[in-house]
Amino acid sequence: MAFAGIVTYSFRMPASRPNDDERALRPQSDSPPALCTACEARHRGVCGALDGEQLAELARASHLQVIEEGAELIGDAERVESYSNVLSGVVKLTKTLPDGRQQIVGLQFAPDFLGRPFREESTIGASAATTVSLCSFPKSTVERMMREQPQLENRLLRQALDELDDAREWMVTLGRKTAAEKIASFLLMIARNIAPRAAGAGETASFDLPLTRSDIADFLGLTIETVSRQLTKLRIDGIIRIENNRRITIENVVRLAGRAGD
Amino acid sequence: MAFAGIVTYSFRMPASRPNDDERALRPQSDSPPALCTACEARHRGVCGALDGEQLAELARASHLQVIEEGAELIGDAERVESYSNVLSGVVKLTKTLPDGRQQIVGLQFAPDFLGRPFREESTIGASAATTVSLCSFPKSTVERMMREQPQLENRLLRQALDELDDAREWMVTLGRKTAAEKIASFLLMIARNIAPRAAGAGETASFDLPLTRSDIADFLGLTIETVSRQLTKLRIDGIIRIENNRRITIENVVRLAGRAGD
DNA sequence: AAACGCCATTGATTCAAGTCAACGCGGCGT
DNA sequence: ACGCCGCGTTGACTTGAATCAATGGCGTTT
Repeated sequence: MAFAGIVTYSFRMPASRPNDDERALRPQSDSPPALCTACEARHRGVCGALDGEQLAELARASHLQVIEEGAELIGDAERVESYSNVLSGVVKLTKTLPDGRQQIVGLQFAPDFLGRPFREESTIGASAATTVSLCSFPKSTVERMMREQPQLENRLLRQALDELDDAREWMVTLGRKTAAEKIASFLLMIARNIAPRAAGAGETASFDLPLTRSDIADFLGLTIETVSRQLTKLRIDGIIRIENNRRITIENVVRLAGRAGD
Repeated sequence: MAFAGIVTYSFRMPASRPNDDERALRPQSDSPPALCTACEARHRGVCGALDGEQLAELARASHLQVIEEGAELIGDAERVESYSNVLSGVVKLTKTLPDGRQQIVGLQFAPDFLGRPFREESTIGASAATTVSLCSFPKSTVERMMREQPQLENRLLRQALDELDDAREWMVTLGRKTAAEKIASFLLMIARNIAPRAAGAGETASFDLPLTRSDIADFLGLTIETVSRQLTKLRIDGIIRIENNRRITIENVVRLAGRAGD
């Protein structure tokens, strides 16, 4: 695996002095480790399926990683030895044709679970769209817990079904929407994931795009030129404001939704 | 639900005389019901997760349905009261935009499981691409068994992950392949599902397309004219033979694969 | 501060696939 | 036998997005 740009903090690593994190992960009776209590994955993610003792055990085997923008997490057709929870940032899942054409087939936000159970090597690549922090576990530990705790498998099933719904939603976008509709749909999807409050109710929403123009093109099956042109069109029509390349403000969520084709 | 064109054989239905099927489903000790023993779903499908007693119980609650080509199984945003195994035929999963544009987001072959656990109403439509036979169960029975038998949830997870892999594979096709590559990929996928032997090893493979030109277009994000033209091109190039509208012979599987873009 | 690289935008032109239209073929009802 | 209808094919033309090419910020290096 290309570990370029990946900083790893192992909680099992012998530290010069026991730091706060280290202590936070030690199991006390069967209450959850302090670090996990504050973790999104503990509540909305797969760790919610575990009891205090299991959580402590998993936490002991886990380590945090901070991955910088652009770094590859999993190569295509690579043997994968660990699973992770996304704690922050955005991970892009990609597929590449032999001649280099690329398609982003999914985006993962906190607290999504990253990994493909029941398959030795992955059929997709994963890389950090933004700086990403992960809580990673050895494959074997997670797989043993899946057998011991059916609730965990239930969570994974729920996430897999949600991802399947998402993937099928994007199949419609890829297959049947125009470039303009694709861009509108994309902005709405990002807004809903990054700034859910604003995107749901409010008229305006402001956020940083987690993807470059090139990534957006690879996600929507377009070229960067078309992405750029459609964004300027939305800007000229007063639907979005482009603060700078990355920062976008949706001036009118309802009008944007009207251009998404559904 | 639109039951037009759906013939239902209930195994709980009081028959004028106990027929073979009826007797086959009665539980004897804990050996599997005779009907299930011969069923593909018993071996490769989700029923493989159940023991003899559970299988007998599920079989008692099940009923067979034969659905004719074109009939709708599940409407979009419809409340779904049952799950099914596909025993034969092909089910198409569709999504439709408000203005009528349609995208087929998946195809299900025997012995796939049909249904979306953990969600009250479906977000996709399902209809019979060919004549389809289903083994259907009440939602509640399956959901209880999922709780009692984690193996069942494991099977569903595996199928969901496989479907997710398929969906992502098609996202690449929809987003990044040319019309010619889309058609080649489609023919290969169908061949692998319908005539796996021939498609894998042999040089030629022969099968009936389970979809109309219009369905193929909706699956690949193309128009029927483009589908027709690309098929003609493959025929002129001697890669396929079009026996009649439905029946296709792949003259050279390797050459076809060479045109699929991957 | 000049030079470079990277990312994004904008304009001019091309082309793959869509649209519109005509026609062919086979099954079905009258 | 006839006309009709649904499905598929083929041809002529149009168009939306890709391609090719030039230019503009902006941060980093020298």
